[in-house]
Amino acid sequence: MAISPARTNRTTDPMDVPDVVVERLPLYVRVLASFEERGIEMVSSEQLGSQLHMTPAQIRKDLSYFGRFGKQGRGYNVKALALRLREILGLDRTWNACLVGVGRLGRAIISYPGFAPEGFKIVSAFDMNPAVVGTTVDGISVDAISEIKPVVERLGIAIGIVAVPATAAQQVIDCLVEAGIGAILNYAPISAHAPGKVKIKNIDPVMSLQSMTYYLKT
Amino acid sequence: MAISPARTNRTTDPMDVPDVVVERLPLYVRVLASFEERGIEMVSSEQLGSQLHMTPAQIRKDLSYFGRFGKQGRGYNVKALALRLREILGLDRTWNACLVGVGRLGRAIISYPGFAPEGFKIVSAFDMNPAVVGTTVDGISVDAISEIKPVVERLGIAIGIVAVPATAAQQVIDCLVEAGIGAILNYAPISAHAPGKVKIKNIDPVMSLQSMTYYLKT
DNA sequence: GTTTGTGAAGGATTTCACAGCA
DNA sequence: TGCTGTGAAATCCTTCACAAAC
Repeated sequence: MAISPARTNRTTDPMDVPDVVVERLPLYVRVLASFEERGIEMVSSEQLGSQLHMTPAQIRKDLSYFGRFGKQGRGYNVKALALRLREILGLDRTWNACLVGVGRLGRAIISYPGFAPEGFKIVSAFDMNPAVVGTTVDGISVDAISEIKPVVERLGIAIGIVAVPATAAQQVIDCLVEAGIGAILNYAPISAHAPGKVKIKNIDPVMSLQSMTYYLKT
Repeated sequence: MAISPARTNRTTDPMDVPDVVVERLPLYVRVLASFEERGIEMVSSEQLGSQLHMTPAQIRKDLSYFGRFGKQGRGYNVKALALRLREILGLDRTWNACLVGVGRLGRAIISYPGFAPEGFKIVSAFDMNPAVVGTTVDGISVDAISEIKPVVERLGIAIGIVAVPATAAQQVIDCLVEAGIGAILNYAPISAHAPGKVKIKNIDPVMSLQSMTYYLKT
């Protein structure tokens, strides 16, 4: 009876957290950061929910997959919760990424200033076009596609960003998977699929528009 | 007994179609287009499903919200189904859009060649910076934010694309809603909310990366 | 034989509602 | 009192499985 009746700490379990929950965590991290900036120390699920347009119950349930971070009657400590969620998401470190496809879009992605402050560093770029290979874009040298595997291994790159034309995208994705990449951010207008354990997210503004027009028809 | 026992044609009903279903329709449109290009006339839910990595049942169920488009034993007519889905989504016309925020990202969006072929035309741009107002970017003249409402009304703009810094985004979104915009594509790194019937989609590459890192921790 | 369209079953996610703690 | 954490209920979404149609 000396053993605590508390359930095992979920934080250490590899427990199956629904994907939808994981996808909401960055939202919480972001809103917590904004509370932190305003110097607020404690926050309730009610306050988080009104900020995010979600029910407080959902926030509490989501957090409960990872541990018990709140105090009854008081809420959550902003700084502590933000720190903990960052740890859980693996945001307490820097991640190396590579870009494939150095066209117009690819160049915009390399120059995008939003990645670095969040710990995502594009350290390498690849392209098929021999006229581009060997050049440097924003300090990143462009290599041939055939170099993907050795470079990914040498630089410890875990994330691939795909910005090639639709016709080349699946090939490039297969190539990245083969190289041992763990996550892919795909900007090509195909709903790409990555085999095995590799995570993939598609960013497709045209598809976003195409579903919204459904609700637009006067 | 003269009345057909068939249920009312859902196509004409304002029936409540789940959002998840609407979001998948553009996927179907796209894959049907690729079958069409290859000259294939009929296609089964099985074939569509293997192409899209979805179960055939889900595709059939999704389509059944809008009507009965298939023939037993044969499948779907590629051309006819594509046409019908485009109609349902409102893609059988052109949509005018405006861009708010003509910084680096905004310029990339204006120059992005993927919108026009799908019927989305950026016809107007706005910015807060007086140094940018009055200039022309890729043939689009940049107006002051205060001009949003009159311009949106005059040009019949239904879609707003937001590419301003996070701090200004919610203000801009409110302004677009006030101007009578029906759908918003938000590139600012906030999880924005639009009041009332206005649809909004957030495009946030950093958040996409931040949830994928959860699965990356070795 | 093949494949659709769809009720019913099953699974996943969200919300409810309240015991328990500060 | 105020708010969390969480089983149970409710809702939403996907898959099954089969009659009907070709």
